[in-house]
Amino acid sequence: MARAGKPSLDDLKTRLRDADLRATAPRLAVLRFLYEAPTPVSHAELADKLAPEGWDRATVYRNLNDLTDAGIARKTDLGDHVWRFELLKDTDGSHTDAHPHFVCDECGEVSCLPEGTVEIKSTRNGPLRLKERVSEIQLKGRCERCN
Amino acid sequence: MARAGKPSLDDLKTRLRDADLRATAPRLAVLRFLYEAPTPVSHAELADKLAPEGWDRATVYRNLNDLTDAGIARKTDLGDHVWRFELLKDTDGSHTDAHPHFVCDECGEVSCLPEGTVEIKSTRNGPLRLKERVSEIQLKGRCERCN
DNA sequence: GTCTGAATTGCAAATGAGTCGCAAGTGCAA
DNA sequence: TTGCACTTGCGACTCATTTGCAATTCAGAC
Ligand SMILES: [Mn+2]
Ligand SMILES: [Mn+2]
Ligand SMILES: [Zn+2]
Ligand SMILES: [Zn+2]
Repeated sequence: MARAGKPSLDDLKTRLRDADLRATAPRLAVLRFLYEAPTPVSHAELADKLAPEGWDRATVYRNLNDLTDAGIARKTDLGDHVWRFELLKDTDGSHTDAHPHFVCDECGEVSCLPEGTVEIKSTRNGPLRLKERVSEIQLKGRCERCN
Repeated sequence: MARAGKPSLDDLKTRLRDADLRATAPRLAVLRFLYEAPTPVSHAELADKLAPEGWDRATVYRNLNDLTDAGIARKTDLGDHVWRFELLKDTDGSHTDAHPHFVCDECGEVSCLPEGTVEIKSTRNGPLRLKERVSEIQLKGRCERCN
């Protein structure tokens, strides 16, 4: 959530290569965009923002999926049928981790909540307690503005 | 979650008419199906189950949306990019209410959790506290079976 | 019970997000 | 530098959902 200072081009290249991905221009553009996004970004958003720079829609999409497969980003549907991508924690722990998300039913705004905002009552529930099996928490409702 | 005994045909008709919807055959079939489903149902599931009875996909779909617009059902995407529908609480309070859902990343199984399983720490957060603004809670992870 | 206008249906065509195939271009390790 | 696997661009394609429209069916008024 807290985002470290903007990464240098070399930081970006390194992160890609560490994941066995080539550091191509469109790939770097996508990755940079994710680094700078404060909340998960949809494919459409990405494609629109990057279109002026000339990158193809399919390429952007493939890259988003590549980053996801490589464990650099995470692909989620926050409940509104739109895929959104966000960076995963960096090797050095400097990026996004497992925090809950909130999506506004009305305006679609997505926000990241601090970890710990939501507590799962650990009812015994099989070998592993529920809490231990949950990897993602999503809330929906009206945001402050739309309320 | 707890489902009252199966509703009579008249119960169904009444519920539709109370919502200013005509009680047509395909509509009743859809509504009945929702009453009997233990967890949210996807359109595909619905359409497949009702196809043998001869109802058109588009009709099933429109009905699902009509029920949703009328406040009888709720349409959610549990995080897997599939729309699912479930009945909303009946006028007499006998049906589904606001409980959290859990979806398995692995097998896609959806389960309804008891209310109260998830607690939202009510940090002050605008005029209304977060807790008051949340209308839906979704968890994702591995179900017991897939764990 | 009939009648009538509005809601609903069925079926086919349209939409749109997301994917894929493939020939041309590029990163990178040797 | 070179070679080749990895990527890109672009068009074609898929598949879920939506829409247009004429035909049909409700529901409420005679
Ligand atoms: Mn986030
Ligand atoms: Mn439920
Ligand atoms: Zn909002
Ligand atoms: Zn499972």
